[in-house]
Amino acid sequence: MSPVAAPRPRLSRDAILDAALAIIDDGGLEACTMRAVAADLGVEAMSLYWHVPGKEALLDGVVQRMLSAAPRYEHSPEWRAELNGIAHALRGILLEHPNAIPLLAGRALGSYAAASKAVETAVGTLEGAGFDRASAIRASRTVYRYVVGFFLVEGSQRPGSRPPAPSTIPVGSPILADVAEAVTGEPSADLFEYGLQTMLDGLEVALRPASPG
Amino acid sequence: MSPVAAPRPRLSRDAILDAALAIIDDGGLEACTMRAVAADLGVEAMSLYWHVPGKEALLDGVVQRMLSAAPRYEHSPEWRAELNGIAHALRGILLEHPNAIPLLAGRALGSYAAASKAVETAVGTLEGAGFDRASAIRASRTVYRYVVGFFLVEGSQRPGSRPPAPSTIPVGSPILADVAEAVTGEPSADLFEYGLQTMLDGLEVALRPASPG
DNA sequence: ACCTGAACACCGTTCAAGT
DNA sequence: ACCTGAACACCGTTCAAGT
Repeated sequence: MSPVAAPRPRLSRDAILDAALAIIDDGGLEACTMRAVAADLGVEAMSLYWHVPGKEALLDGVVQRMLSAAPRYEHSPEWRAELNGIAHALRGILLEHPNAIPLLAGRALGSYAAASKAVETAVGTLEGAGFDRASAIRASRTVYRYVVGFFLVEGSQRPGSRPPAPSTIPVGSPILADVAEAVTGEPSADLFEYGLQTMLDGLEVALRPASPG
Repeated sequence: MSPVAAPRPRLSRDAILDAALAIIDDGGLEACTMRAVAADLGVEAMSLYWHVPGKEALLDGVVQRMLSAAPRYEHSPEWRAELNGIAHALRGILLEHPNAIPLLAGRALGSYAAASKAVETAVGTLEGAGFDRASAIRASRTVYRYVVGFFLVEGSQRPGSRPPAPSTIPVGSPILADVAEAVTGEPSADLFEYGLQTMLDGLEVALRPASPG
């Protein structure tokens, strides 16, 4: 009887989170309003409140969903290669949703839980290499924090962020001139890589305290 | 003639930034509205726009002001002690304004400029120890990012953040149980220290590539 | 030059009401 | 059980107007 109007699939928590993440991906964080998410689902804003307690909870859910993507990397029995792979896989996930990265600030627990599968294998690999349990956990947490922290500092580098504004970088010395050039010139990927390898070098030291010289 | 009513000191950009930071310090970020800042200065909200282009610019200024506090630490000719001191000094500044920390996300350039004095001496010390200019700069930036990134992930840990919510940490394995315990139990300061020392260990490796075994 | 009043176009959220 | 309409108490910001 009724025309073949789309039978509008039931509203659900997951559908809401997906819609929100999609909006953030291509409109930025401030485009993600309750009204916008609802509109994308062909529904009124207040309908969302039946499935989600409020906006903050909705954003928690978005982070969960974002980090629940299975990190893809080739496993290795070698702890350094394994941690390296996990770090890059996590980096890849973040880079798929640059606009959502600021949401990770202060949401460490939830996000850690989401990445727990990777954490578990990381800790296991580290233990196999000679780290005790506590050290393996600290090392994993440290690498995780390094990656997420790096991109939180980086920011989404979206249109909003204005260029280096010469006045804010007072170049009074040759050193600061070089620093300013590095900040604006050196690719972020290189700095990420340098920091990650330095961190892994440090872990190696912890593992083999001092090679007898 | 007029009673000794406070002669209300001229409104100024600095006064506005100080008021905003104070509000953030003891009311959190969401307490810092244009209207609230203005009210604290005995003025109407729209008066602020004469001294500041808009809210985003106001927050930029708050970050500048926060990081312009001179980092206090005892200098050392030894590069590791020097970097260690700078990192802890920066940490100290951040901990004085925990509610403002999220503002640092994506504002790397401005904040870097504010810390430039410390950066300059850090780079100098590293060069003196044998790092070439480019490596010294990368090392400094990496330590800076580590500190700021660490606390961005950490969050302000304010009342808003709910407890670990057992359901979000699926404890399916003994490893994950220990991870969960570490996340909730290990003091943040210890993890910060572990990560920092690991980073510095890594830099040491870069300096003396391989001690001949 | 500096500050104000009133208004605009938004927010997130509540609450009674519909089906 | 699920969705809606109308309303509330806020935002940041514009703009003409005051002094």
